[in-house]
Amino acid sequence: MVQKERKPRGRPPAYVPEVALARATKAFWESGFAATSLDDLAAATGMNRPSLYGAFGDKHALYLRALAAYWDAGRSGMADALAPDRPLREGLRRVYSIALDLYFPLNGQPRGCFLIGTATTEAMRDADVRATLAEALREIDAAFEARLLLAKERGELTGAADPWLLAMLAAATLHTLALRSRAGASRADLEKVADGAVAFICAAGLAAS
Amino acid sequence: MVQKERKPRGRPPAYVPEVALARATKAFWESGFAATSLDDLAAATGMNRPSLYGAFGDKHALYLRALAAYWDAGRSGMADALAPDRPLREGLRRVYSIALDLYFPLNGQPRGCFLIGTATTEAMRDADVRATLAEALREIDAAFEARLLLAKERGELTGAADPWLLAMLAAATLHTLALRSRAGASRADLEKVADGAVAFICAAGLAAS
DNA sequence: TTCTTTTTGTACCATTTCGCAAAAAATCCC
DNA sequence: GGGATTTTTTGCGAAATGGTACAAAAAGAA
Repeated sequence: MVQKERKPRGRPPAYVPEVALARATKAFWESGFAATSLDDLAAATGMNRPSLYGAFGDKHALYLRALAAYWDAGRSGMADALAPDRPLREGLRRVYSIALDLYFPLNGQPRGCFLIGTATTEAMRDADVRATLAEALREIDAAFEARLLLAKERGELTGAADPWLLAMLAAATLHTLALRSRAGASRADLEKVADGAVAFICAAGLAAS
Repeated sequence: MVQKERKPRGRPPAYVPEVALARATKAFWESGFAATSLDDLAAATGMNRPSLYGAFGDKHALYLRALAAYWDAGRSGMADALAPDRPLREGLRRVYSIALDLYFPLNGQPRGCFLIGTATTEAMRDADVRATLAEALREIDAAFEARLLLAKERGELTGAADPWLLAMLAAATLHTLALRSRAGASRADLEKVADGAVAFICAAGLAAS
Protein backbone atom coordinates (compact mmCIF):
# COMPACT_ATOMS: atom_id res chain seq x y z
CA MET A 1 0.00 0.00 0.00
CA VAL A 2 1.44 3.27 -1.04
CA GLN A 3 1.19 6.42 0.99
CA LYS A 4 -2.31 7.70 0.41
CA GLU A 5 -2.94 9.47 3.67
CA ARG A 6 0.14 11.61 3.10
CA LYS A 7 -1.31 15.04 2.79
CA PRO A 8 0.36 17.65 0.64
CA ARG A 9 1.90 20.70 2.12
CA GLY A 10 -0.22 23.82 1.61
CA ARG A 11 -3.84 24.80 1.75
CA PRO A 12 -5.99 21.93 0.54
CA PRO A 13 -7.87 22.47 -2.70
CA ALA A 14 -11.54 23.17 -2.31
CA TYR A 15 -12.43 21.16 -5.38
CA VAL A 16 -12.02 17.64 -6.73
CA PRO A 17 -10.43 17.92 -10.16
CA GLU A 18 -12.56 15.22 -11.71
CA VAL A 19 -15.76 16.76 -10.42
CA ALA A 20 -14.74 20.22 -11.56
CA LEU A 21 -13.84 18.89 -14.98
CA ALA A 22 -17.17 17.11 -15.26
CA ARG A 23 -19.00 20.31 -14.41
CA ALA A 24 -16.96 22.34 -16.84
CA THR A 25 -17.72 19.72 -19.47
CA LYS A 26 -21.40 20.16 -18.81
CA ALA A 27 -21.09 23.91 -19.36
CA PHE A 28 -19.18 23.46 -22.62
CA TRP A 29 -21.65 20.78 -23.68
CA GLU A 30 -24.50 23.21 -23.39
CA SER A 31 -23.03 26.21 -25.18
CA GLY A 32 -19.97 25.09 -27.05
CA PHE A 33 -16.45 26.40 -26.62
CA ALA A 34 -16.78 29.92 -27.94
CA ALA A 35 -20.02 30.82 -26.21
CA THR A 36 -18.94 29.54 -22.81
CA SER A 37 -17.20 32.25 -20.83
CA LEU A 38 -14.79 31.82 -17.97
CA ASP A 39 -17.50 33.20 -15.75
CA ASP A 40 -19.83 30.44 -16.89
CA LEU A 41 -17.16 27.91 -16.14
CA ALA A 42 -16.44 29.43 -12.76
CA ALA A 43 -20.11 29.37 -11.89
CA ALA A 44 -20.48 25.78 -13.11
CA THR A 45 -17.50 24.48 -11.17
CA GLY A 46 -17.88 26.66 -8.11
CA MET A 47 -14.28 27.74 -8.58
CA ASN A 48 -13.19 31.26 -9.31
CA ARG A 49 -11.22 32.10 -12.36
CA PRO A 50 -7.70 32.04 -10.91
CA SER A 51 -8.28 28.62 -9.36
CA LEU A 52 -9.64 27.37 -12.64
CA TYR A 53 -6.65 28.78 -14.37
CA GLY A 54 -4.25 27.20 -11.93
CA ALA A 55 -5.90 23.82 -12.11
CA PHE A 56 -6.44 23.42 -15.83
CA GLY A 57 -4.71 26.24 -17.65
CA ASP A 58 -6.62 28.57 -19.90
CA LYS A 59 -10.02 28.04 -21.44
CA HIS A 60 -8.63 26.27 -24.45
CA ALA A 61 -6.64 23.79 -22.39
CA LEU A 62 -9.67 23.14 -20.22
CA TYR A 63 -11.81 22.44 -23.26
CA LEU A 64 -9.25 20.02 -24.64
CA ARG A 65 -9.11 18.26 -21.28
CA ALA A 66 -12.88 18.01 -21.29
CA LEU A 67 -12.91 16.56 -24.79
CA ALA A 68 -10.19 14.08 -23.94
CA ALA A 69 -11.95 12.90 -20.80
CA TYR A 70 -15.22 12.59 -22.67
CA TRP A 71 -13.74 10.48 -25.40
CA ASP A 72 -11.78 8.37 -22.93
CA ALA A 73 -15.13 7.37 -21.47
CA GLY A 74 -16.65 6.96 -24.91
CA ARG A 75 -13.79 4.80 -26.09
CA SER A 76 -14.03 2.41 -23.19
CA GLY A 77 -17.79 2.31 -23.46
CA MET A 78 -17.52 1.28 -27.08
CA ALA A 79 -14.84 -1.28 -26.37
CA ASP A 80 -16.96 -2.81 -23.67
CA ALA A 81 -20.11 -2.86 -25.78
CA LEU A 82 -18.35 -4.42 -28.74
CA ALA A 83 -16.45 -7.00 -26.70
CA PRO A 84 -15.90 -10.17 -28.74
CA ASP A 85 -17.83 -12.38 -26.35
CA ARG A 86 -21.05 -10.54 -27.06
CA PRO A 87 -23.03 -11.32 -30.21
CA LEU A 88 -22.67 -8.71 -32.93
CA ARG A 89 -26.28 -7.67 -32.88
CA GLU A 90 -26.29 -7.19 -29.15
CA GLY A 91 -23.00 -5.32 -29.24
CA LEU A 92 -24.21 -2.83 -31.80
CA ARG A 93 -27.43 -2.34 -29.94
CA ARG A 94 -25.49 -1.66 -26.81
CA VAL A 95 -23.26 0.92 -28.48
CA TYR A 96 -26.27 2.92 -29.54
CA SER A 97 -28.01 2.42 -26.26
CA ILE A 98 -25.01 3.74 -24.32
CA ALA A 99 -24.76 6.66 -26.69
CA LEU A 100 -28.41 7.56 -26.29
CA ASP A 101 -28.09 7.35 -22.52
CA LEU A 102 -25.40 9.99 -22.82
CA TYR A 103 -27.30 12.15 -25.28
CA PHE A 104 -30.52 12.05 -23.26
CA PRO A 105 -29.58 12.50 -19.62
CA LEU A 106 -32.17 11.41 -17.11
CA ASN A 107 -32.26 14.82 -15.48
CA GLY A 108 -32.06 17.68 -17.86
CA GLN A 109 -32.77 18.34 -21.45
CA PRO A 110 -31.32 16.39 -24.38
CA ARG A 111 -27.88 17.59 -25.35
CA GLY A 112 -26.51 15.30 -28.05
CA CYS A 113 -22.90 14.26 -28.24
CA PHE A 114 -20.41 16.58 -26.60
CA LEU A 115 -17.72 15.82 -29.13
CA ILE A 116 -19.75 15.97 -32.30
CA GLY A 117 -22.06 18.64 -31.01
CA THR A 118 -19.42 21.15 -30.00
CA ALA A 119 -16.04 20.20 -31.46
CA THR A 120 -17.29 20.15 -35.04
CA THR A 121 -17.84 23.87 -35.03
CA GLU A 122 -14.48 24.63 -33.49
CA ALA A 123 -12.58 22.17 -35.67
CA MET A 124 -12.19 24.64 -38.51
CA ARG A 125 -10.23 27.21 -36.54
CA ASP A 126 -8.56 25.09 -33.95
CA ALA A 127 -6.08 22.47 -35.05
CA ASP A 128 -5.99 20.82 -31.62
CA VAL A 129 -9.72 20.36 -31.58
CA ARG A 130 -9.71 19.15 -35.15
CA ALA A 131 -7.06 16.57 -34.33
CA THR A 132 -9.00 15.39 -31.29
CA LEU A 133 -12.20 15.08 -33.26
CA ALA A 134 -10.52 13.36 -36.19
CA GLU A 135 -8.84 10.87 -33.92
CA ALA A 136 -12.08 10.04 -32.13
CA LEU A 137 -13.89 9.53 -35.43
CA ARG A 138 -11.06 7.32 -36.60
CA GLU A 139 -11.24 5.21 -33.47
CA ILE A 140 -14.99 4.85 -33.80
CA ASP A 141 -14.51 3.58 -37.34
CA ALA A 142 -11.76 1.25 -36.24
CA ALA A 143 -13.75 -0.19 -33.35
CA PHE A 144 -16.72 -0.95 -35.56
CA GLU A 145 -14.59 -2.35 -38.33
CA ALA A 146 -12.61 -4.63 -36.04
CA ARG A 147 -15.78 -6.08 -34.57
CA LEU A 148 -17.38 -6.54 -37.99
CA LEU A 149 -14.26 -8.19 -39.33
CA LEU A 150 -14.42 -10.60 -36.45
CA ALA A 151 -18.10 -11.16 -37.11
CA LYS A 152 -17.36 -12.08 -40.68
CA GLU A 153 -14.63 -14.51 -39.68
CA ARG A 154 -17.01 -16.12 -37.24
CA GLY A 155 -19.84 -16.36 -39.68
CA GLU A 156 -22.03 -13.81 -37.92
CA LEU A 157 -22.04 -12.09 -41.29
CA THR A 158 -22.14 -13.79 -44.66
CA GLY A 159 -19.10 -13.97 -46.84
CA ALA A 160 -20.20 -11.19 -49.16
CA ALA A 161 -20.33 -8.60 -46.37
CA ASP A 162 -17.84 -5.76 -46.51
CA PRO A 163 -16.72 -5.00 -42.96
CA TRP A 164 -15.29 -1.61 -43.88
CA LEU A 165 -18.50 -0.44 -45.52
CA LEU A 166 -20.64 -1.81 -42.71
CA ALA A 167 -18.40 -0.01 -40.25
CA MET A 168 -18.98 3.24 -42.13
CA LEU A 169 -22.72 2.70 -41.92
CA ALA A 170 -22.50 1.86 -38.24
CA ALA A 171 -20.47 5.01 -37.63
CA ALA A 172 -22.81 7.10 -39.73
CA THR A 173 -25.67 5.82 -37.62
CA LEU A 174 -23.87 6.92 -34.47
CA HIS A 175 -23.20 10.32 -36.01
CA THR A 176 -26.80 10.80 -37.00
CA LEU A 177 -27.95 9.94 -33.49
CA ALA A 178 -25.47 12.45 -32.11
CA LEU A 179 -26.77 15.19 -34.37
CA ARG A 180 -30.45 14.48 -34.21
CA SER A 181 -30.54 14.26 -30.46
CA ARG A 182 -29.07 17.74 -30.22
CA ALA A 183 -31.46 19.05 -32.85
CA GLY A 184 -34.46 18.01 -30.81
CA ALA A 185 -35.41 14.51 -31.96
CA SER A 186 -37.09 12.26 -29.41
CA ARG A 187 -35.31 9.34 -27.89
CA ALA A 188 -38.02 6.97 -29.05
CA ASP A 189 -37.53 8.02 -32.66
CA LEU A 190 -33.79 7.63 -32.41
CA GLU A 191 -34.16 4.19 -30.90
CA LYS A 192 -36.12 3.21 -33.97
CA VAL A 193 -33.34 4.53 -36.18
CA ALA A 194 -30.74 2.63 -34.21
CA ASP A 195 -32.72 -0.60 -34.16
CA GLY A 196 -33.34 -0.37 -37.87
CA ALA A 197 -29.70 0.20 -38.60
CA VAL A 198 -28.66 -2.71 -36.42
CA ALA A 199 -31.08 -5.02 -38.17
CA PHE A 200 -29.89 -3.79 -41.51
CA ILE A 201 -26.20 -4.23 -40.73
CA CYS A 202 -26.67 -7.67 -39.23
CA ALA A 203 -28.68 -8.78 -42.22
CA ALA A 204 -25.89 -7.63 -44.51
CA GLY A 205 -23.96 -9.86 -46.74
CA LEU A 206 -27.25 -11.07 -48.11
CA ALA A 207 -27.24 -7.84 -50.07
CA ALA A 208 -24.40 -7.42 -52.48
CA SER A 209 -22.19 -4.43 -51.91
CA MET B 1 -42.97 44.75 -67.50
CA VAL B 2 -42.94 46.33 -64.10
CA GLN B 3 -40.96 49.40 -63.24
CA LYS B 4 -37.41 48.22 -62.74
CA GLU B 5 -35.40 51.26 -63.79
CA ARG B 6 -37.19 53.34 -61.19
CA LYS B 7 -34.44 54.22 -58.77
CA PRO B 8 -35.18 54.70 -55.10
CA ARG B 9 -34.86 58.01 -53.49
CA GLY B 10 -31.75 58.34 -51.33
CA ARG B 11 -28.09 57.43 -51.49
CA PRO B 12 -27.63 54.13 -53.29
CA PRO B 13 -26.37 51.19 -51.23
CA ALA B 14 -22.73 50.30 -51.73
CA TYR B 15 -23.41 46.59 -51.46
CA VAL B 16 -25.51 43.93 -53.10
CA PRO B 17 -27.50 42.17 -50.39
CA GLU B 18 -27.08 38.69 -51.84
CA VAL B 19 -23.34 39.12 -52.18
CA ALA B 20 -23.02 40.50 -48.67
CA LEU B 21 -25.08 37.64 -47.29
CA ALA B 22 -22.93 35.11 -49.10
CA ARG B 23 -19.79 36.65 -47.64
CA ALA B 24 -21.25 36.77 -44.17
CA THR B 25 -22.23 33.14 -44.57
CA LYS B 26 -18.64 32.30 -45.40
CA ALA B 27 -17.47 34.00 -42.23
CA PHE B 28 -20.01 32.16 -40.06
CA TRP B 29 -19.18 28.94 -41.87
CA GLU B 30 -15.57 29.22 -40.85
CA SER B 31 -15.97 30.11 -37.19
CA GLY B 32 -19.55 29.42 -36.19
CA PHE B 33 -22.00 31.91 -34.79
CA ALA B 34 -20.50 32.67 -31.42
CA ALA B 35 -16.89 33.03 -32.53
CA THR B 36 -17.67 35.33 -35.45
CA SER B 37 -17.64 38.94 -34.33
CA LEU B 38 -19.38 41.87 -35.95
CA ASP B 39 -15.93 43.11 -36.92
CA ASP B 40 -15.30 39.83 -38.72
CA LEU B 41 -18.59 40.18 -40.54
CA ALA B 42 -17.91 43.79 -41.42
CA ALA B 43 -14.51 42.85 -42.80
CA ALA B 44 -15.94 39.90 -44.74
CA THR B 45 -18.74 41.89 -46.33
CA GLY B 46 -16.89 45.16 -46.76
CA MET B 47 -19.73 46.89 -44.96
CA ASN B 48 -19.42 48.70 -41.69
CA ARG B 49 -21.43 47.74 -38.69
CA PRO B 50 -24.25 50.25 -38.99
CA SER B 51 -24.85 49.26 -42.62
CA LEU B 52 -24.79 45.64 -41.66
CA TYR B 53 -27.25 46.33 -38.92
CA GLY B 54 -29.51 48.29 -41.20
CA ALA B 55 -29.48 45.66 -43.91
CA PHE B 56 -29.91 42.48 -41.91
CA GLY B 57 -30.67 43.37 -38.32
CA ASP B 58 -28.45 42.17 -35.51
CA LYS B 59 -25.96 39.33 -35.59
CA HIS B 60 -28.53 36.75 -34.67
CA ALA B 61 -30.90 37.79 -37.44
CA LEU B 62 -28.06 37.77 -39.93
CA TYR B 63 -27.08 34.26 -38.94
CA LEU B 64 -30.64 33.05 -39.31
CA ARG B 65 -30.81 34.66 -42.74
CA ALA B 66 -27.59 32.92 -43.69
CA LEU B 67 -28.90 29.57 -42.51
CA ALA B 68 -32.17 30.03 -44.34
CA ALA B 69 -30.47 30.98 -47.60
CA TYR B 70 -28.10 28.05 -47.28
CA TRP B 71 -30.83 25.55 -46.77
CA ASP B 72 -32.95 27.07 -49.53
CA ALA B 73 -30.12 26.22 -51.89
CA GLY B 74 -29.64 22.82 -50.28
CA ARG B 75 -33.32 22.00 -50.54
CA SER B 76 -33.53 22.79 -54.22
CA GLY B 77 -30.28 20.96 -54.87
CA MET B 78 -31.70 17.85 -53.25
CA ALA B 79 -35.01 18.15 -55.06
CA ASP B 80 -33.21 18.45 -58.35
CA ALA B 81 -30.89 15.54 -57.67
CA LEU B 82 -33.70 13.28 -56.55
CA ALA B 83 -36.05 14.19 -59.39
CA PRO B 84 -38.28 11.24 -60.30
CA ASP B 85 -37.02 11.04 -63.86
CA ARG B 86 -33.53 10.14 -62.70
CA PRO B 87 -32.75 6.56 -61.64
CA LEU B 88 -32.52 6.10 -57.89
CA ARG B 89 -28.88 5.16 -57.90
CA GLU B 90 -27.91 8.16 -59.92
CA GLY B 91 -30.06 10.47 -57.83
CA LEU B 92 -28.47 9.38 -54.58
CA ARG B 93 -25.02 9.66 -56.07
CA ARG B 94 -25.83 13.15 -57.21
CA VAL B 95 -27.05 14.22 -53.78
CA TYR B 96 -23.78 13.20 -52.22
CA SER B 97 -21.77 14.66 -55.07
CA ILE B 98 -23.47 18.04 -54.73
CA ALA B 99 -22.95 17.94 -51.00
CA LEU B 100 -19.27 17.17 -51.34
CA ASP B 101 -18.87 19.98 -53.85
CA LEU B 102 -20.21 22.27 -51.16
CA TYR B 103 -18.12 20.80 -48.37
CA PHE B 104 -14.90 20.90 -50.40
CA PRO B 105 -14.81 24.23 -52.22
CA LEU B 106 -12.45 24.42 -55.17
CA ASN B 107 -10.63 27.39 -53.72
CA GLY B 108 -10.11 27.21 -50.03
CA GLN B 109 -9.92 24.60 -47.38
CA PRO B 110 -12.60 22.02 -46.64
CA ARG B 111 -15.33 23.38 -44.42
CA GLY B 112 -18.05 20.77 -44.11
CA CYS B 113 -21.72 21.59 -44.02
CA PHE B 114 -22.62 25.08 -42.86
CA LEU B 115 -25.84 23.93 -41.25
CA ILE B 116 -24.63 20.81 -39.51
CA GLY B 117 -21.19 22.21 -38.85
CA THR B 118 -22.27 25.38 -37.08
CA ALA B 119 -25.97 25.24 -36.17
CA THR B 120 -25.60 22.03 -34.18
CA THR B 121 -23.54 23.77 -31.54
CA GLU B 122 -25.89 26.72 -31.28
CA ALA B 123 -29.05 24.59 -31.32
CA MET B 124 -28.95 23.98 -27.60
CA ARG B 125 -29.21 27.60 -26.53
CA ASP B 126 -31.03 29.11 -29.45
CA ALA B 127 -34.55 27.96 -30.17
CA ASP B 128 -34.62 29.66 -33.58
CA VAL B 129 -31.50 27.88 -34.70
CA ARG B 130 -32.76 24.62 -33.30
CA ALA B 131 -36.02 24.98 -35.20
CA THR B 132 -34.18 25.78 -38.42
CA LEU B 133 -31.88 22.81 -38.01
CA ALA B 134 -34.67 20.44 -37.06
CA GLU B 135 -36.75 21.51 -40.02
CA ALA B 136 -33.87 21.02 -42.44
CA LEU B 137 -33.15 17.57 -41.07
CA ARG B 138 -36.82 16.71 -41.37
CA GLU B 139 -36.91 17.84 -44.98
CA ILE B 140 -33.81 15.83 -45.79
CA ASP B 141 -35.48 12.74 -44.35
CA ALA B 142 -38.68 13.47 -46.22
CA ALA B 143 -36.93 14.02 -49.55
CA PHE B 144 -35.07 10.73 -49.28
CA GLU B 145 -38.11 8.85 -48.09
CA ALA B 146 -40.34 10.17 -50.85
CA ARG B 147 -37.85 9.15 -53.50
CA LEU B 148 -37.32 5.72 -51.97
CA LEU B 149 -41.04 5.17 -51.68
CA LEU B 150 -41.32 5.95 -55.35
CA ALA B 151 -38.46 3.62 -56.10
CA LYS B 152 -40.22 0.83 -54.31
CA GLU B 153 -43.45 1.41 -56.21
CA ARG B 154 -41.53 1.37 -59.43
CA GLY B 155 -39.61 -1.74 -58.60
CA GLU B 156 -36.25 -0.04 -58.33
CA LEU B 157 -36.21 -1.62 -54.88
CA THR B 158 -37.52 -5.05 -54.00
CA GLY B 159 -40.73 -5.47 -52.12
CA ALA B 160 -39.06 -6.18 -48.81
CA ALA B 161 -37.30 -2.82 -48.70
CA ASP B 162 -38.32 -0.38 -46.00
CA PRO B 163 -38.26 3.13 -47.50
CA TRP B 164 -38.29 4.84 -44.13
CA LEU B 165 -35.29 2.90 -42.86
CA LEU B 166 -33.41 3.36 -46.11
CA ALA B 167 -34.14 7.08 -45.90
CA MET B 168 -32.65 7.15 -42.42
CA LEU B 169 -29.51 5.44 -43.71
CA ALA B 170 -29.31 7.81 -46.65
CA ALA B 171 -29.67 10.78 -44.32
CA ALA B 172 -27.14 9.33 -41.90
CA THR B 173 -24.72 9.03 -44.78
CA LEU B 174 -25.22 12.69 -45.63
CA HIS B 175 -24.70 13.61 -41.98
CA THR B 176 -21.51 11.62 -41.73
CA LEU B 177 -20.15 13.31 -44.87
CA ALA B 178 -20.99 16.69 -43.39
CA LEU B 179 -19.16 15.90 -40.18
CA ARG B 180 -16.17 14.11 -41.56
CA SER B 181 -15.41 16.73 -44.15
CA ARG B 182 -15.22 19.36 -41.44
CA ALA B 183 -13.08 17.11 -39.27
CA GLY B 184 -10.43 16.80 -41.95
CA ALA B 185 -11.30 13.71 -43.98
CA SER B 186 -10.24 13.69 -47.61
CA ARG B 187 -12.75 14.04 -50.40
CA ALA B 188 -11.58 10.78 -51.94
CA ASP B 189 -12.30 8.88 -48.75
CA LEU B 190 -15.72 10.41 -48.45
CA GLU B 191 -16.54 9.56 -52.03
CA LYS B 192 -15.83 5.96 -51.17
CA VAL B 193 -18.17 6.19 -48.20
CA ALA B 194 -20.88 7.73 -50.35
CA ASP B 195 -20.47 5.23 -53.18
CA GLY B 196 -20.57 2.35 -50.73
CA ALA B 197 -23.71 3.65 -49.09
CA VAL B 198 -25.41 4.16 -52.45
CA ALA B 199 -24.59 0.64 -53.51
CA PHE B 200 -25.82 -0.69 -50.22
CA ILE B 201 -29.09 1.20 -50.28
CA CYS B 202 -29.83 0.30 -53.89
CA ALA B 203 -29.15 -3.34 -53.20
CA ALA B 204 -31.56 -3.24 -50.29
CA GLY B 205 -34.67 -5.24 -50.09
CA LEU B 206 -32.58 -8.29 -50.75
CA ALA B 207 -31.69 -8.06 -47.09
CA ALA B 208 -34.55 -8.41 -44.69
CA SER B 209 -35.06 -5.51 -42.30
C1' DT C 1 -30.07 75.24 -56.71
C1' DT C 2 -32.20 73.68 -52.72
C1' DC C 3 -34.77 70.25 -50.16
C1' DT C 4 -35.64 65.21 -49.05
C1' DT C 5 -34.35 60.86 -48.44
C1' DT C 6 -31.39 57.12 -47.68
C1' DT C 7 -26.82 55.19 -46.88
C1' DT C 8 -22.26 55.60 -45.23
C1' DG C 9 -18.47 56.64 -42.05
C1' DT C 10 -16.69 58.01 -37.60
C1' DA C 11 -16.88 57.92 -33.08
C1' DC C 12 -18.66 56.43 -29.04
C1' DC C 13 -20.81 53.71 -25.06
C1' DA C 14 -21.77 50.06 -21.82
C1' DT C 15 -20.72 45.49 -21.08
C1' DT C 16 -18.27 41.44 -21.23
C1' DT C 17 -14.15 38.91 -21.74
C1' DC C 18 -9.74 36.78 -20.56
C1' DG C 19 -6.08 36.87 -17.84
C1' DC C 20 -3.15 38.20 -13.89
C1' DA C 21 -1.12 40.30 -9.64
C1' DA C 22 -1.16 40.65 -4.92
C1' DA C 23 -3.12 39.88 -0.55
C1' DA C 24 -5.66 36.74 2.56
C1' DA C 25 -6.62 32.06 4.19
C1' DA C 26 -5.79 27.27 5.30
C1' DT C 27 -2.94 23.66 6.17
C1' DC C 28 1.60 21.10 7.22
C1' DC C 29 6.41 20.93 9.16
C1' DC C 30 9.46 22.08 12.75
C1' DG D 1 3.29 28.71 18.12
C1' DG D 2 6.15 30.37 13.93
C1' DG D 3 7.45 29.73 9.30
C1' DA D 4 6.75 27.48 4.85
C1' DT D 5 3.72 26.26 1.25
C1' DT D 6 -0.16 26.01 -1.46
C1' DT D 7 -4.80 27.59 -2.57
C1' DT D 8 -8.37 30.92 -2.54
C1' DT D 9 -10.12 35.47 -2.88
C1' DT D 10 -10.44 40.08 -4.33
C1' DG D 11 -9.79 43.28 -7.50
C1' DC D 12 -7.65 45.21 -11.43
C1' DG D 13 -6.86 46.23 -16.36
C1' DA D 14 -6.39 45.91 -21.17
C1' DA D 15 -8.80 44.42 -25.01
C1' DA D 16 -12.73 43.00 -27.53
C1' DT D 17 -17.68 42.84 -28.11
C1' DG D 18 -22.42 44.10 -29.64
C1' DG D 19 -24.81 47.91 -30.58
C1' DT D 20 -25.92 52.94 -31.50
C1' DA D 21 -25.89 58.24 -32.23
C1' DC D 22 -24.84 61.59 -35.30
C1' DA D 23 -22.98 64.06 -38.93
C1' DA D 24 -21.25 63.76 -43.73
C1' DA D 25 -22.19 62.05 -48.33
C1' DA D 26 -24.76 60.73 -52.38
C1' DA D 27 -28.48 60.49 -54.94
C1' DG D 28 -33.44 62.03 -56.73
C1' DA D 29 -37.26 65.60 -56.50
C1' DA D 30 -38.87 70.21 -56.76
